[in-house]
Amino acid sequence: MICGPTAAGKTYAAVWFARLAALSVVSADSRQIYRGFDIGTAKPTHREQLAVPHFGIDVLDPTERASAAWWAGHADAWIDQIVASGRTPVVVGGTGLYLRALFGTLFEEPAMHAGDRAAIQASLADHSTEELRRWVSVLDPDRAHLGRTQLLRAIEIALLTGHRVSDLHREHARPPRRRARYLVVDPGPDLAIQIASRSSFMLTNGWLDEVRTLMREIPEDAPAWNASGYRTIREMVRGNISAAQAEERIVIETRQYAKRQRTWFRHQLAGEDVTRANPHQPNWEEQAMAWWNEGARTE
RNA sequence: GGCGCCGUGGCCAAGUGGUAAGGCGGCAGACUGCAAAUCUGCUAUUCGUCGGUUCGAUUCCGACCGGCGCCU
Repeated sequence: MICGPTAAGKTYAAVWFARLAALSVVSADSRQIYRGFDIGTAKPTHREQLAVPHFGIDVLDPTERASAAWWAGHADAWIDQIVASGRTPVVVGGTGLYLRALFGTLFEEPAMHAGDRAAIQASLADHSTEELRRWVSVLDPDRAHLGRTQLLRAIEIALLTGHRVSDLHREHARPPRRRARYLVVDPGPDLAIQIASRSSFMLTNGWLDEVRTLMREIPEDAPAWNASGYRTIREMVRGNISAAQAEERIVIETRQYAKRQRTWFRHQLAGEDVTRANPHQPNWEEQAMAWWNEGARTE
């Protein structure tokens, strides 16, 4: 498992390891799953995908909604497939929740009628987050401090199953599907510089054209649009903001996202088998090799 | 040179004679089926500088410095 914040060079790291063994990459990235959203999501290039087989990229239509459990189910199958082909699976990515769904304890969701779910979500859509929070503080107080997404989930579960999500988490936790050793790749303070240059590169290498095309083909409210930068580019294409404003905005969005990833990997991975390495440090190769060799002994 | 307007934290910006709203950014955190999402906390002992009036000034007065505009 290789993870780290955006623009940290995870793909680079994966390709680096590929020279050590025949491996295949499973992308744990909630945005690279969408077809057509290529440049802004920094999908591995064709060259990279030829060098190392990739799974989990371009597997969903932009209008389809993914979920951590959905992804974990597929990832589980991809890993079986990779192992059967005699290669070593390396999960690479930045979507913390997906990693948890695969390597951690996602709970066993009770059966819920899809129509009922949709009806509840629709009826909840107009209520303010504050209001939802008040409801959850009664229905499931342990979850009331979380964000809107989590509040909606808590209400949905409570209404449809009569249980608190927090209880289900405890009582219906299912064992992890897989075990992993983590290599957290993080260039430290240099990350901000990398984010700036990566944003600039994307903007001058077809991102705008990609968005123009997507705007013609993909509904405005499709889940795939929910990727940092894309809405901003859309505003730029519409002429609401200047190119300079867009670029500044994108750099900030990306930095903020990378910061959230760092927080996640710092705290949510606590207790796991984690090695941290900086690809810019001179001892990067030693650290990487040590991580790799340790795996060879234990697996 | 004269007249007018303005000068509040990294940026934008409210404000009042009684002791500094808000937004952005930044930092820290949360996170179990929308996660590149969603949400929480913290972030100016101080209002261009120096004086004056006042019990008390960021708020009133004066000078100076800086910016903008107009006039000559």
